[in-house]
This record gives sequence, C-alpha cells and structure tokens, in this order.
Amino acid sequence: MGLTKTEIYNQEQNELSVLLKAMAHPARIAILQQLIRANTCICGDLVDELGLAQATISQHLKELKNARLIQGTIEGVSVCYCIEPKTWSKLQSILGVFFESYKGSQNCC
Amino acid sequence: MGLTKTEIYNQEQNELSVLLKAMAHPARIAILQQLIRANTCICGDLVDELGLAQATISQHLKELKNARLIQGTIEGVSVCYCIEPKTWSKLQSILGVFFESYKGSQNCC
DNA sequence: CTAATCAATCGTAATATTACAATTAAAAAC
DNA sequence: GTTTTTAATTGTAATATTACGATTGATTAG
Repeated sequence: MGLTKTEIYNQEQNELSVLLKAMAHPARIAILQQLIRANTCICGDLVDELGLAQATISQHLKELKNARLIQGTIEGVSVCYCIEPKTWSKLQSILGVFFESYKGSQNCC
Repeated sequence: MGLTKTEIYNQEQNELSVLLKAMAHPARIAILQQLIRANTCICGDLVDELGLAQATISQHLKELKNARLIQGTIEGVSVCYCIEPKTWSKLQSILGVFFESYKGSQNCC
C-alpha cells in the first residue's frame, strides 16, 4: 500500500489531482507567486528569496516542471523559469468549472 | 527532515497549501464531485461508489473535514456529508485572485 | 437486552515527500 | 586549461501519505 490507486479514477480526477498536488506546498506556491509577480523569466534568484537550501528549491522546481506548471530555459550559466501558460490556463479552467458547479450557499445539514 | 518548514511562509501560502493538499487526491476529488452533484447531504453511499475500503474512505473524509472543505452530520446510524460553503467559496476566491494575477499568455522563454 | 448496521479508529505495511549536505555537470570568466 | 558560477543530481534521514483488515463505538431494529 501507500500507493494511490489511479486506475479506479477517471482521467479528469487523476489529472486535476496531479496539478493540485504540484501546487500544494507553500514553497511551490511562493515560487509560482514570484514568477507571476515578475511576469517574466526569473533566473536563479529564487533560491535567495525563500529560506530553503538550493537542493530543496531545485527539487520543488522539478516537481513544478513535471506537472508542466512552469518551464525552465538555460540562459548561459543560469536557468530562467516562467509560468507555462498552457497548463496554467488549463488548470484555471478545470478549477473554474469545478467551483462553479457547486450551487449551494448555506450549510445543508 | 521530511517536515515542511511552515514558519518561513506567510499565512496565505500556508492556508492555500493546506486546502490544495486536502483536494489533491483523486479519491477526495471524486468525493467532492459527488457531494456537488447531489448538492445535498449524502449519507454513507460514498463508500459504494468509489472502489476503496470503508476505512480508506473514512480517512479521506477526515482529511476533507480537517480542511473544513466538507462537513459531516450524524443522522441516526449513518453520517451525512456536504460541502462546507464558507471554506469552499474562500478557496474559490483565493484561487481566483491567484489565477487572475497572471497576465501572461505566451511562453516568455 | 441482543443483534444488526454504519462509520470512526487503531495498527500496520508500502510508498512518497521534504529537506539538506555533498557531489556532479555545464557554461563563463580568467 | 583552470577557476568560478549556477543548477541538477545523489544519497540519506525524518516524516507523511495511502490503503486495508480488524476492532470499536454508537444507534437502530427486533
């Protein structure tokens, strides 16, 4: 055990959970916020902003890249990161539909 | 290690990550979808729908309750669950702001 | 009271995550 | 070529997550 049974869920459920999982860490939220704030590629300085070791940041960046939420481009000796707009808007729309589908407003029990 | 360093992040980052983490599992997404679809309290039959053991569902429900995304009310011998509208709309608005704040549309690198 | 029902909890095994030091790899500067 | 700079990777320890069988607890039915 300890392993999610992905085969019993549909594609939407699996895809959404992968994207949410990638976002579901404060360090990764902080990274995304910085990339959004800059609205451009950020080379390297992510490590300085957050209080985490370089290896840890690199690991978080890898997870965001795996989920295709961000993108990294080699720029000389450093690497520039930015939001990957396609996945970003995809997640935005999936979540939009999800949240809109709930019509309740008051506790029903 | 193996423990998130919550103290280095701000409240928004920590709160959002907790809510997203609670949602970031296909079983919990499936549970939320069922509660939304019914738009009312669902008593028990959640276990039958998903292909997971009763103990596992109960554990997932607990996590959703801890994050205050859902609410459970004892109804005789069974328990009725429904979305907790307050947290739901809070998450919706936090994510709304988050996604809206990104103005890019094309890969910038 | 006793049996049945439903859901929470406990215990446990397998796996995943988080964090960091140390190392490696690749490009730039000298 | 050697050194410096930057980021990925490796190895590892601590902790968390996922899943399920077994048990417990609480309420209803008989």
